[in-house]
Amino acid sequence: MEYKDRKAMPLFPISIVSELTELSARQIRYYEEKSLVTPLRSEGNRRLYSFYDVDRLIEIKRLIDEGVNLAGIKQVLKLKEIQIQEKQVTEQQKPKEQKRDLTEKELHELLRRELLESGYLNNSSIIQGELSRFYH
DNA sequence: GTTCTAACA
DNA sequence: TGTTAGTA
Repeated sequence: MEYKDRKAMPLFPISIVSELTELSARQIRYYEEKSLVTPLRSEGNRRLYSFYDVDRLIEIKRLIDEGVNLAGIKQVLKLKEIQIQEKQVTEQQKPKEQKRDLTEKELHELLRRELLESGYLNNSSIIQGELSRFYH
């Protein structure tokens, strides 16, 4: 048999991931240390990343470029996982029902709510740059 | 040759 | 973060 999710298969060494994400190996390892990504290891203790991990790192790269620090990125990634979970639950309960992605407006509202809960307005350490796009 | 950890700048 | 040292 194969892996449940092909996107979760441990396939790439850090060098490939570095090229795919345009992040240095140093950065990729550092983000792992901060629990932003958790690649599996080979027998020789080599890190092996999945498509899922690569997508996550690309998302992290994008947020870093926008000036969001690690704490803020964690919040966003957490929201993304919640969305994935809810999506899976919805598919199980209503397998025949037509699926629908969240609208941009709903996504912004979700992000705004979560960021407010984290108290980012009173904690400048979470935001390094502009985040106005999250609460338009 | 590549990757890993730890450490220094 | 970049880079280097000593390994596996």
